[in-house]
Amino acid sequence: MTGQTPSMEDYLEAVAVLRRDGKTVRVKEISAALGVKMPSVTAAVGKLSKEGLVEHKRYGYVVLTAKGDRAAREIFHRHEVLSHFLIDILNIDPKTAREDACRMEHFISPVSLQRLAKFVEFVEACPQGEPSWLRNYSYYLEHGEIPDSCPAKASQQRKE
Amino acid sequence: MTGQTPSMEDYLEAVAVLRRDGKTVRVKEISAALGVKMPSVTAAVGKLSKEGLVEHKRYGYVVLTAKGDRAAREIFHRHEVLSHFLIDILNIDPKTAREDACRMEHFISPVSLQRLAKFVEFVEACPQGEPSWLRNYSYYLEHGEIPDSCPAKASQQRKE
DNA sequence: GTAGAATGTTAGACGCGTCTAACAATTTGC
DNA sequence: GCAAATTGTTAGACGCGTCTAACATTCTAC
Repeated sequence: MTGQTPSMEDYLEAVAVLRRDGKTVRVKEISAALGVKMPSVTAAVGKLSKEGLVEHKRYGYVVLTAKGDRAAREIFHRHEVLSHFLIDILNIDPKTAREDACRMEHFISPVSLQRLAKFVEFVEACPQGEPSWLRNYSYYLEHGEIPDSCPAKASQQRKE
Repeated sequence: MTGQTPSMEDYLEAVAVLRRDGKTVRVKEISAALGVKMPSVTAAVGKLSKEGLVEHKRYGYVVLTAKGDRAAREIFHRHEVLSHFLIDILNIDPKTAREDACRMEHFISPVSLQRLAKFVEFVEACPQGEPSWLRNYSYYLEHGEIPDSCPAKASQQRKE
């Protein structure tokens, strides 16, 4: 939790991401990245600056302070965990997944986030044999039926 | 997607839930349920009424129209899927889970929601043997170690 | 059946985040 | 080194959702 509004979190994250991608970080880039007009960026940056999260000299670049960087990392981490889960576990197309992550990242609690991260870790560390459990899920998604290789299904079939 | 703002969705959902729980649905109850003051409810109900989602006679009860009921069910469904996942799969305490669901329900896309529902269904239909896969996850949560009964861990140990 | 309590509404303010229009500074290219 | 293009800021408006204070209606209990 950063203590920021969803909107301010988006600005922080955008600055961090632009920076990471080697782009110069100016009002115009942020504006383009977030799909808002420049005056909105000016206002937001002003607010973040007042809170000591960014530095911004008039007409110049926008730079995260140490504090701002910590906040941005935290936000980005939420984004990563969520989109990782959506893409790699739920099998959602990356574009939709990232959009969903972008919105939900502002509302997930620390506890849930941490659990979700652990969950992803666990699933990937323990795919449970072959065909892996996750592949069985994909099968289920496509065919709407629990695959035969699932133990529960197999024992059910024995009874039939 | 209901075409409503998060806030309006909360009002719709509250009306539906109060109704379901057999409580009378008046401004005061909605106000208490959502933790907002009564004038906020009056305003919100007025708006929903103008859109044909509720009926509200001045100083009287608030009732969902057929259209409002459909919307409310959809919202509630999102809530259910999310909290079911958080509680029964991720093992998050019900209170936190419901709070998270309450906030995230407004932002998850139809695709992700449907996948999440399928996922929960699948996990519950196919728990993968004993100790079940989900119990292994709980073990991992508690001890931070992949349990020995996980195939991946077992084969890794053979190598050691 | 009326006084007081409970409930509901109206009016008006505020914070937030966005926008457009107008103006200002900076950069670019000749 | 100046004109034009680009980028940035300021001023002011608006929609949304909330609030408080004041007023209105309805209900309750005697």
